[in-house]
Amino acid sequence: MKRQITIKDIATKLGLSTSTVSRALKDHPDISPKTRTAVKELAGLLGYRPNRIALNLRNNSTRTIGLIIPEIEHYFFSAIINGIEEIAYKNDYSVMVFQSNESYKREVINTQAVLTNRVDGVLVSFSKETSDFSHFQKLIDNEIPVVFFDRTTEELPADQVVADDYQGAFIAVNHLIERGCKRIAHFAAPQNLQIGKSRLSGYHDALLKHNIHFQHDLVHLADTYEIAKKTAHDILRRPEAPDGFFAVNDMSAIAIIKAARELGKRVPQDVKVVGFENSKSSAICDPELTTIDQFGFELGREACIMLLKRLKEGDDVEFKPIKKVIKTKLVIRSST
Amino acid sequence: MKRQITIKDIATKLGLSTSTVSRALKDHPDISPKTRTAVKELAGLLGYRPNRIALNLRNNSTRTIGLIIPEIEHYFFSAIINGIEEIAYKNDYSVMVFQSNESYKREVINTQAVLTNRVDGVLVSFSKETSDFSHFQKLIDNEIPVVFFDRTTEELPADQVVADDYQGAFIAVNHLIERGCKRIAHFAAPQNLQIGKSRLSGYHDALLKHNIHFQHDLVHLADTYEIAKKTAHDILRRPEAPDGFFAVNDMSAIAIIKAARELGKRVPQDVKVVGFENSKSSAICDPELTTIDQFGFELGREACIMLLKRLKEGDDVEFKPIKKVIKTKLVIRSST
DNA sequence: TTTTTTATTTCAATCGTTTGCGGTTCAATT
DNA sequence: AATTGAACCGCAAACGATTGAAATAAAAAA
Repeated sequence: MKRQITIKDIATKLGLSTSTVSRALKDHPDISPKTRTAVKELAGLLGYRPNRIALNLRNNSTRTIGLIIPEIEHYFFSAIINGIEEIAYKNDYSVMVFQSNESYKREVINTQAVLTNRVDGVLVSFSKETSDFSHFQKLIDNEIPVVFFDRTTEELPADQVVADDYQGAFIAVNHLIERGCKRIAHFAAPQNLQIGKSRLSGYHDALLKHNIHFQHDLVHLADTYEIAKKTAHDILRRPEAPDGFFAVNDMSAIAIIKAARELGKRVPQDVKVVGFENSKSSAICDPELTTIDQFGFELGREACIMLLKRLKEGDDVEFKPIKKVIKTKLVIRSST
Repeated sequence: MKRQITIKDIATKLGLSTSTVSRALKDHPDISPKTRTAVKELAGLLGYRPNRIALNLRNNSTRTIGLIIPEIEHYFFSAIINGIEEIAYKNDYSVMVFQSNESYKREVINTQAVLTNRVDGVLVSFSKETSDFSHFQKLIDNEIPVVFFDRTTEELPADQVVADDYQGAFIAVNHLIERGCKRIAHFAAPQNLQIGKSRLSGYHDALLKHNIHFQHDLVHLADTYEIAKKTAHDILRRPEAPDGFFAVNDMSAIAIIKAARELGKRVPQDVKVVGFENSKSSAICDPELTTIDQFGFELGREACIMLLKRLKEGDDVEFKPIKKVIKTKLVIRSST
């Protein structure tokens, strides 16, 4: 590797000390205008760039934030990354990405990786498998600020940013009822995730509001395309098939539409479907999917802003976890 | 920030020098078994973790690779990241992600960012706007290995990994012809991108092979959903409307299907469509899209493997750029 | 007992930058 | 002419770990 230009190179070439060069470069008042310009000129000529690693060591900070997410391939998460990166970029931070691939084991390794990489702070949305949080506690013990987003927990003293899952589910199901649905099924996420619980309870309460009886056999764990498709097939063949579906994410919802069509049912005439995410796919599938916009981009932004605020304040103030809730919005399309 | 345990802490607590502790931790033969175990025990007890930043400074290496891509939200790119991260993870490297958002200006800033972050190597897929490559040349001048993937150029002395765009386009169009299409339109990518040229020329040559006349007015620049939809609307209303489409990516292809349906044309009976990417959306749209699998995951893997090889070999050997081509595959679904 | 060898351990420099403090130089004041 | 005080600049330590060379201790050989 070619040696980079250092402050020392400039110093020797100009017959100065490194301290003088350092100060000259940052307009310290002690330095005479003459040497200052000389230094700056030579620095520009030589293409000097301060060695970030040395600064990292000195400041004990890397201006890097770690991001631990389940899977980058999900539209929702890539939208979030987009939001995170925008804020990080504006504040001169860089983002290191680590994927858990929905594996608890891998996630634990990820937390170790962010530790060894000495990131200044961490943003986390944990895996479906995660129910023990001690690996995140370790980050907090190391005084590394952690902000959880989307998939969060109340068990740890950490900031959170979440979509208003309860509200989103409520308006989704409410919308189905208003469109005339009588039997509404819910395809849910695992109940160890808060989002799973919140959306289920939004579903539940919307039914309640309209005096519709909550039926356990209309709720199924089905948060992937494949499982949802299979489950929808089964359920739609029952004598008392549902006339409405609220799915925990868009992929699951699209699978329902597919299954319905394969069984000769028309969407939205015979079956209405609402998803959750407002992904690209929801806008291009056929019929276009009514869904809940989760504002992933904003969610990412907010999470990053929160983290940076923590980084700025340091430990002068006592820590009080903040929970930020992003409102969701119903996007009505042709599936309802 | 809480001070981390350092080697010095262990040294003073044990009445040893830092050098001894350092060597003990890495099983240097000079150290007596007694002190070695003592050191290791205390290190474990205190939860010592070597300070990566200090090592970075000393080794002048960060074990980090920079990734510059247009947009993370594209399925293709997130698949690539997936592949990259898998290889990086296995080799104990971390990945820093920078998005250009298809902006040349932002991309230039990204190259500066990877420089200041002192990454060991860089993976690049450049923006649509990019036609000047001097910012990447600067990376190479700084002896930072660069591997281009997907959107590449021959103008720079750097490794490349690309899908076999020509072949993919050829078999796509060939397939359309075999299914009986007589007038095949091509929705192309910008021609400053090599992928744009290659796919166009694959299209061209497939027509040629079947003695179909190449018509300029059947080729349009339309590589986004919105533009493709508008263009498809226009073109499908012509008296001599095409009966087949080869689109440069899946989003564009799906837009064509939509437009066709909106005009009352049936897919695949009246109009057949082939995309390029094999994205998630292509498998769930209606009708399901015939497309070319670009193997983004493998492409990412190969690019990362190539970069790591360069990092390993150092500058002992003279540099000869390598170009790796990943074969593509036709995935036949219901749109043809 | 003295010398030589071997086994352990420490010293000090290095990576690149910053910064408190001390040191020079030179002009202004008394 | 002696004193004061800006104005400028350099020394050296610090961040945490590594490593060649030197030093010390202990054991073996003479």
